[in-house]
Amino acid sequence: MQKLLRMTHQREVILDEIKKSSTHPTADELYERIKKKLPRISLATVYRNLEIMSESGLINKLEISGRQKRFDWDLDQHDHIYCIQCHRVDNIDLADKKDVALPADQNRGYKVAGCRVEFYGICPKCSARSQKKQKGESKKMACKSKCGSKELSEKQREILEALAKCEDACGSKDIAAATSLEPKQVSCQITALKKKGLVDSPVRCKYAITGDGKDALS
Amino acid sequence: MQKLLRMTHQREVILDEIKKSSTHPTADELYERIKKKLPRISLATVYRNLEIMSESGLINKLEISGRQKRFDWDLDQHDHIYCIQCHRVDNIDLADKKDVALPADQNRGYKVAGCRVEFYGICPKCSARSQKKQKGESKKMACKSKCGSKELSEKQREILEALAKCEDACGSKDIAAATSLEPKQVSCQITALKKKGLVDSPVRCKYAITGDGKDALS
DNA sequence: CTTGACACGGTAATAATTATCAACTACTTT
DNA sequence: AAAGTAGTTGATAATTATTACCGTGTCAAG
Ligand SMILES: [Mn+2]
Ligand SMILES: [Mn+2]
Ligand SMILES: [Zn+2]
Ligand SMILES: [Zn+2]
Repeated sequence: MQKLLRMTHQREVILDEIKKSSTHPTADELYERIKKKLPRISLATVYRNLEIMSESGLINKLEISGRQKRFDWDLDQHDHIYCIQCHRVDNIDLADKKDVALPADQNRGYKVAGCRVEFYGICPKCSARSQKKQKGESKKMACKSKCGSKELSEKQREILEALAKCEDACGSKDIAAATSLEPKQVSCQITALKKKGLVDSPVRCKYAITGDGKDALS
Repeated sequence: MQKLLRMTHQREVILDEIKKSSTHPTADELYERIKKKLPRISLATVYRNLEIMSESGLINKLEISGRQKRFDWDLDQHDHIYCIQCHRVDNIDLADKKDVALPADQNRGYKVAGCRVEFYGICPKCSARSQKKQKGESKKMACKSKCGSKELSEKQREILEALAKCEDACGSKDIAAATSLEPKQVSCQITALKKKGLVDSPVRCKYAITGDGKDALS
C-alpha cells in the first residue's frame, strides 16, 4: 500500500526542466521543451507526473484564478502576481502575510487549510507594448487565443474580397449582390468583421475595408 | 458606438436568479434553475449575458483558483473561502485587507490592478460527512466527477462477474482462464478495480469481489 | 416600411485536463 | 532464474467548461 514512486528517466527530465525555469511554466510549455530531449514522450506523461510530483511534494502546483495550472520548483511559502494580458506569473514576497490570517470567528465553520493571495495587473512588457499600439482599443478581449485573431470564415473572406475590389465605401446591398449572399447574412458578417477591425464604416450604412483587412486577405 | 444594452426578458430572469441566491452559483447551476422559468433559453445565452452583465458592472464574476467561474450579486469589495471537497463558496469579510496592499518596491514593474485573497478548507457539511465515512481513505481524489465512480469498462465487468462466481479469493490466472482474457490484461484491470474499491486482495496475489463490487454489477 | 444594431437559440469548436488501455519495466517472491 | 505483480508509459479517447459561429428574430430610428 505504500505507493513508492520510481524516479524514471522521464520524471528526472521533467523535474530538471522545472528546476531550471524561472517562469512558472504550464504543462504544455514544459511538454514543448521536454520534447527536445525526449522526442517520444507523451503529453499525458507530463501531466501525470506533474500531478504525482506535486502530490508528493517535489514541486508546487499553482492554481491561478480560472486558468491554466502552472508549476513551481520553489517550495517555500510565497505568493504570486500575474499579468491579465499575457498571463505571465511572477513571485511576490509578502512580509506581513500573517496579518491575512482569518480570525477564528470569521471562518463560517470551515476548517481552514490555507490562504492564497493573488495580485494581478499588467506586466512591464505588456505595458511597453500597449504604449506603441494605442489605437486598437479592444473593449472586449476576454476571449481566448484565436478568437481575436484575424482568422476568417468562408463567408467573411468572400465579403472582404468583394470590399477590396470596391473603390470606396458601399452598402450591404451592393455587397450582397457582388457575393451572391443574402443581405441579412452580409450584415451579420459585417458586424463580425467590424469587431475584428477588418472593415470600418466611414459613413453610416457604408462599409470599407481597412488596412488590417487587406493584410488579412494576403 | 455607445453599446447600449437592452434589458431583455432573459436578462431580467438571469439577474433575478442571481440576486436571490446566496451560494455564488456557476453558469450551469443558473441555467438549470432558469430553465424552469424559461424552458427554451439556451445555455449560450446564459453564458453570454453573465459575461456582459459582469463587464458592465451589474454583477460580479468570481475566478476562484483553477475551476468553474461563479457569479455574485454583491458588488461590495469582499473576499471568499471555498471548500476543496464540494467547491462551495462563501463570503469572508476581511477587516485588515488594506495591509495586504503591495509595497511599491515589490511590484516587479507591474501596474497592479488588484488583489484577491482566497481562503480554502473544508466546509461544515463536508466535515460532518467525512466523520461518518472514515474508512474510504481515498488518497487520490483529485479527479473529476465520474472518475472515482463505479462505471465499468467491458473487460472490468467481465472480470468482476467472474470473481462474483468464485467461492473465495482466486489468482489472476484463474480469472484469465474463466474470462478468455490474457493474464496481463487481467492484472492490469484488477489494479483499476482495486483502486475503485470493487475488489480487494485478502491474501497476496489472490483477489475477491467486495460488497461495493457486487453492488456495481447490479 | 427599411435598415441596422443588438440579441437569441442551437450547435460546433476549442482548450485544458483526465481517463482508458495495452505494452513495457523493474522489483519481489518463489 | 522464472514468475508474478506493482508501477509506468505513449497513444488516444473522453470529458468539462467555455466560447465561436450563424441564421433568425426584435426593436427603435429615420
Ligand atoms: Mn513562485
Ligand atoms: Mn460573495
Ligand atoms: Zn504581460
Ligand atoms: Zn464542502
